[in-house]
Amino acid sequence: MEQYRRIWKERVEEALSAVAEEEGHTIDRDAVAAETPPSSELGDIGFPMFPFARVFRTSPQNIAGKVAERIADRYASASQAPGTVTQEGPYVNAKLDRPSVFANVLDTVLSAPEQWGRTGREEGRRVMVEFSCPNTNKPLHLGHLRNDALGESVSRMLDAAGATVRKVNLINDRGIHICKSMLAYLKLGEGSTPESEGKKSDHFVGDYYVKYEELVRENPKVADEAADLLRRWEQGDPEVMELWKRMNDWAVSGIEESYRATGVTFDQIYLESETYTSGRDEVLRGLEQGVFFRAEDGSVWVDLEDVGLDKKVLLRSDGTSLYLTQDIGTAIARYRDWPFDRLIYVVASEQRYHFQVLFTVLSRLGFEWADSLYHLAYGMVNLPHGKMKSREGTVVDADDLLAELQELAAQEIHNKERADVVGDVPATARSIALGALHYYLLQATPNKDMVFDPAASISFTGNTGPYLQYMGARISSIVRKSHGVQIAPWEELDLSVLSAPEEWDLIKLVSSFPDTVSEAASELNPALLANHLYDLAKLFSRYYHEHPVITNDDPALRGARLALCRAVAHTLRAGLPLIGVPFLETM
RNA sequence: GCGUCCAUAGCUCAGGGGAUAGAGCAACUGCCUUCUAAGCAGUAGGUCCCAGGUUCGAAUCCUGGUGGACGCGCCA
Repeated sequence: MEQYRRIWKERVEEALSAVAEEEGHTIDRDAVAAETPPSSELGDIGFPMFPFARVFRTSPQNIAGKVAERIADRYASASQAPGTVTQEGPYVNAKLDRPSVFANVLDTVLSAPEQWGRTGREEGRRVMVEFSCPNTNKPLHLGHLRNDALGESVSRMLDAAGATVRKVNLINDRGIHICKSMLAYLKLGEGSTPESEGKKSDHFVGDYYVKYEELVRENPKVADEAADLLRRWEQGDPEVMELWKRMNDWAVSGIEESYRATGVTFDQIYLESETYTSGRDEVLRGLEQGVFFRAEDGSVWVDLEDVGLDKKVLLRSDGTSLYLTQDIGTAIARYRDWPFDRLIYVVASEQRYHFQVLFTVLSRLGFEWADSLYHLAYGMVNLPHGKMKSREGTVVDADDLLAELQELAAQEIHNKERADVVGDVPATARSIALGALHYYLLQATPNKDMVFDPAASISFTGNTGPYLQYMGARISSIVRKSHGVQIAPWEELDLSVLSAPEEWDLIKLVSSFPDTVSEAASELNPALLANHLYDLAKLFSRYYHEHPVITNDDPALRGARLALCRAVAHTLRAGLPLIGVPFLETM
């Protein structure tokens, strides 16, 4: 659709300039804007004439009339983007030649469906995306799910837009939090294992973290013991290292199981235990260069007050690294490992300040690529009845939530008596659960806080993932059943039979799908794509209720409509996975 | 105290200079002998937080308020 807009904008600019010249005016071509009229009846591309009223000293209606008259039928049978132009009030509106658009778009989609939606807008760009970054003291929760959904979706969209994407994870496997779980295990574990308890391994570790919280409430001195464990870990105490390894393996393998279940993958996984001292040398180098300063107690600081930030500590007085120090080190290491044009950190918006500081410090250290760092901040996920608070036990566990959604989906399959048709009920229920979850998390603008309502997400009516999956399944069913019906071959199809308004609106939505993908990719906003696919599904749903496809009497109409159905199906098939929603043939 | 982000229908969210501000949920009314009713159509629901400003034109941009969230650790 984008190319049509470009071509017609050019034509309108030319006509407007010509009219202006005849009347002795000059216009600013940049003031010509291509917009979308509120309904297809008015036209397909609209050009408001308001900005030119002043130079012409007449009404926009008047100008629109003259411009429209000049263009009118001039391009009615142009070889490229044929169509006509009308005046609609103060607007000049282009109406595309429908059969040629149908032919064009359908041919593009159907001849290379696996390429549909893939563009070259980000061609040649190397983009690293960091996301997830779990702690190893407890399993993933709902907040991680938003993070993972965003990271995956943004990565897939960038890939579809032609970028070379590298997904990285940084597992926070060291520090006081894991020592707390370790301590509780030492006190209460009695050699038990996830296997002996029959628990998913990361939940097993997480349970000891909860037990630690109970222990420290009873006896605050337990905190000192945890700190002591951390000291022994840092000294490399073999006994502590052995336990640390064991518990980390449990935590990480459990988390990886969750990744597999949700379709999350990484190209590289960094471990904090291997990177936590990095950045120290960089800070010392910065100190020598006079970028930083040393306080009396030996700690190293950066003063960012001139750019509206604070003074921040970069090295403790004992010379050890902090979170910020480590992030400096890992950023540098990553650029060395895989030079990027852009590094996107998918991290909660609470850490905005941290990233401002990080980016500024890297820039002051002289890394010109510091400008390519971007913090994709996303808002908190709240629950209908308030916030998630670990102390109040209202944190929604990722695995539990997914299991609950899957159960609800399975029930629904049975209620609708679809089990026989669907075949593998658990697998289908799992796909529906994922679709529900990911669509709900991604249809909201990343930046904003959101309320996650599990019941609403899986609800099978309305603006939900399952609704989109249902439409995909319905079209697939129509396409499947078409095999037993006589259809005119593609070369002989008469596309002018596609005369319903819905058909025209459908093909326009289909044709702008690649534009939406690349826009959503460059804006790093999956919600744009989610909304587009919803509009498409919604419109198709209305359409096929009123317009029989394979049960139609007219073979010409059957063939043309089926081609349109296929194109819509391919669009959903290509688009849904980009927002983490599995495409289903049957449900 | 300072900083960042947010405010649109009863609720959850779209729309981010341009044509009558849109969906979904919830409420009410119709539609299954017909490609899956997990659906479709319809009714009702709005001072786009407030006040100024910029503009031919502001829900959208700017300034100032108000309300809310989150930051401002030798935590991560």
